[in-house]
Amino acid sequence: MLNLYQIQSFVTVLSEGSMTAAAEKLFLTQPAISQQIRNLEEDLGVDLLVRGVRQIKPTLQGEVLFDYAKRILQMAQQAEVAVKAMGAELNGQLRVGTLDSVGVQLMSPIASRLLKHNPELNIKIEYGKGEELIRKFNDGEIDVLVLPEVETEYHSTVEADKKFLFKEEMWLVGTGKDSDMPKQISAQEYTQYPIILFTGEYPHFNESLNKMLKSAKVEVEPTFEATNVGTLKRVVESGLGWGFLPSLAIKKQVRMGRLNHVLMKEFKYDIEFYFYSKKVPELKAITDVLYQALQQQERS
Amino acid sequence: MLNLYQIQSFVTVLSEGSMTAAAEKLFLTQPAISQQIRNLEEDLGVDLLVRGVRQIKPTLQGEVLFDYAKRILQMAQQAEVAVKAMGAELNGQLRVGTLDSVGVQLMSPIASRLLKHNPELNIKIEYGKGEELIRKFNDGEIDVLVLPEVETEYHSTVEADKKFLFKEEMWLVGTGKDSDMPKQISAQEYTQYPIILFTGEYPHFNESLNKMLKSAKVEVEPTFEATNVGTLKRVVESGLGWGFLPSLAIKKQVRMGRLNHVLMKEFKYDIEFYFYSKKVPELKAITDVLYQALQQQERS
DNA sequence: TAAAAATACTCCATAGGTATTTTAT
DNA sequence: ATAAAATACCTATGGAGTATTTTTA
Repeated sequence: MLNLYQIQSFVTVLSEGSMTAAAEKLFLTQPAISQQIRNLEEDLGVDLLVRGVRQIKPTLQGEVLFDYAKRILQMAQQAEVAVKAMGAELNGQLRVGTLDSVGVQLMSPIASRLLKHNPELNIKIEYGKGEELIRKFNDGEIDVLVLPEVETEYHSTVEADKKFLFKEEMWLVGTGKDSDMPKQISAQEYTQYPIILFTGEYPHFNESLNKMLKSAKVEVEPTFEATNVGTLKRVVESGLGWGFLPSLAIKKQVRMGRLNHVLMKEFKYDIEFYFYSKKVPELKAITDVLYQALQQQERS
Repeated sequence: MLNLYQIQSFVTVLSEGSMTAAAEKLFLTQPAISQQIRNLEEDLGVDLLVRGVRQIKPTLQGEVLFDYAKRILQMAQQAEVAVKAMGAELNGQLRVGTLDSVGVQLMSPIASRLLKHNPELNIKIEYGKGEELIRKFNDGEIDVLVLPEVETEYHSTVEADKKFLFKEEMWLVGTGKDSDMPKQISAQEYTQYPIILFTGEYPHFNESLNKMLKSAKVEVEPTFEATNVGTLKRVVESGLGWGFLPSLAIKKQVRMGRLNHVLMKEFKYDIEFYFYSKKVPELKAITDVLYQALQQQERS
């Protein structure tokens, strides 16, 4: 019979674009992934992936499996969440605060799934700026926060249970059409293309970037800025310039070759998202389930 | 993450009605099943089954999981068959012969699934009596037979690769409405209810039953006979009498309490189904896939 | 009291880790 | 030359077996 862990790895390899990336995402090592794929191929008696050094793509059979696999995993996750949620006999109200970008892709589907099997439960999702959400959390208007680490990203503190959720990286990307674009640059070369700036969601990132540029004596003058990732993605793709964007939102475009991921040696910025929950016994059951659901969802 | 083997066990326990039965079906031991269910319950943090001695039933969460689980397993099996079949690059024609009862529930769904991803392939299923199919197989008109062991059941032989598929048992059953019906009888007591006879598909079974009865000096005079299991099931259910029927067809009714399974000490009859395939290299790939598909399908 | 499930234990297969080599651009 | 994948080897966990006890209709 199929093995869900192998399937998980297989799907992650394809959606991350490499075994190494998949390994990191699944908190495993690269050889572990390599083995699992190998075992899966042996079990099925077919080749699933065509290995290239800078690209990995599915065979015909791999594509068929990929389609099935995604659905199987999704169902398995849904089943798990549904059953766990029922066991916790969830009821009452839970108020969750998070950023717009995270909420749409992550929170909404989970919330609706939880509610499906728990008519007694009421989840209210509140979108907003980090600082505003933190204030509301501290004022007791919100029970759960899903945000970048509040200390580093917002210079604030919250009195809460804190659990790691996932990591977002800021990637410097330019249009995929320009084949002359370097694969790696130093800070000085940052100005060789017009600069696109993502403002709003991660204030500390821009602070940190500016500090680095200043110490490298690089002067920047952004050509275009916006708070919306979707807009920026399209602007960069069209070739107007380059800029730092959150990896989760652009991974697909990078893999498809529509965006170029450029490494800047001196600067690497990770944003760690955490799950902050009120230390209230009555909410433990539901917050535990929600945390698990989020953790899983993020992997698919 | 969910574990498919645990899920498999869980589903089998519920559809077989007991852990012991599930263990036998999955070729595992009872403690192994017990453990798996326990682990599954622990992983999910909820009770899934309510254990009784002569019955096992799902909790509310168990029911939800059962629904998901069946779909997950089905998909996993479909995926496996689809991918394996693609790898074998199946083409040409395969002629399969089997009994009506087996064909409808087992062969048809598999055949259609194989064809879905293999337009080059052509599977022809031929239904008929065992003897007739065996003759055609020996004459080269059929490539694969799915039948009870031809030696014991038909006193014939075939020149073929032979692989075990599954076991069918003949169970003596009466109506579930009669609470006075004994749980266990001796051959002599066989005549205490009118006798319903299943003729046609398993000639050797009736031979064997008659021989036993004769040696026990029991004279029987069937009240009703037919070649169709569905008809007989309804006749027995209505309370007209009792008779031996194939377990796969009546398991559900027995578990629901609509039929009573009565043990006859002196007589236990198993029918082992085998997969017979022509020893032709060109057909090896497709017959291997078909065998695997059948084996899996039977378990769900 | 008997059939089914749970428990205790032992053993082995396999999944995952580290260290290293191979491959392809 | 470099990044990614494959390989070799080791360890540890967990799944399955046997033997036995516990449970309940």
